[in-house]
Amino acid sequence: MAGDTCHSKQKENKIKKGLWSPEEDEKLFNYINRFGVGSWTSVPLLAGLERCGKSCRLRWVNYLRPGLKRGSFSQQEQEIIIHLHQLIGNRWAQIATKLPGRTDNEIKNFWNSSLKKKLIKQGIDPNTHKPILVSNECNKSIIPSEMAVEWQDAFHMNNNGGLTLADNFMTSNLFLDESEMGIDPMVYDCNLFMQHQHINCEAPSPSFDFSDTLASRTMMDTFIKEESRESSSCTNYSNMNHLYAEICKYDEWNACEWQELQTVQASNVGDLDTYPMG
DNA sequence: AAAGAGTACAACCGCCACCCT
DNA sequence: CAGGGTGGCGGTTGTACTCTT
Repeated sequence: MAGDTCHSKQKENKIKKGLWSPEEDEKLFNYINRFGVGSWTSVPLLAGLERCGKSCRLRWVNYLRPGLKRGSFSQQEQEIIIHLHQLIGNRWAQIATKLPGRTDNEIKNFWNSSLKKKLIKQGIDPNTHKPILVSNECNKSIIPSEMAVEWQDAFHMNNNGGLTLADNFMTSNLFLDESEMGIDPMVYDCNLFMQHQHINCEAPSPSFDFSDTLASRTMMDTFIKEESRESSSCTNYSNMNHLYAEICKYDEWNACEWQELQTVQASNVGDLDTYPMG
């Protein structure tokens, strides 16, 4: 295969594999620092490394590159990852561009080893970001019925027709993880709202008082705007609309909200000229 | 103290898109 | 246009470390 010259050469030659030694790191770091990245395939030869170019690139990008953050993900970073994953799925490289200092590999690992489990623990399907439901028309997934009752009970309608989290659920198992981590479960994640929404199999009412969702939209607005700007020169507004449509479909927003969002967006985005209507 | 299980993270593999000849 | 080279990406595996029994 064309893209696998690195791997085929590995078999032929003595190309080292496995973990990088500090000496190798030093060689690569010094070389890139001095000469920069030209062609990755020539880097190992010029830097005196018995590695393939691909391996050098990966090591540089994921570990040696200046500006990388080390250490655990902050709560804010976790939220961003969850939100972006909900929007665009396993596009780790795209997600990484919104988290300065983090690599796609790091985010992917964190998702697979930690966030995924956390969501499952909360009763959320990490693939769809929807609740793991009791058998009903919405979804055929099964969860213990008592858990579903717990989720349903966790919310009640307020006087304005808005959705409010029941006080007694502040200490329930549902929120235990977040409480333990010092996160206010009331403002943490709109997934709880989505759970309620799906359990009842109904579209969200426009009167729902759910500021967290608005925050999500703002984030999504920014994200998609940047995405459209960066993606290609032929990007136009219809692409953006398409993205929004996908996301709305994904989140099961109703048509009213979609219209409202477009109106708000049209009035807020000042540089519409940069997004010529298709 | 030792062995096994679990976890986190580094690295590899295969595929794809793009570029160049 | 075809084919090879290259870089980038996501899925998966390997390995080191930590925790539990």
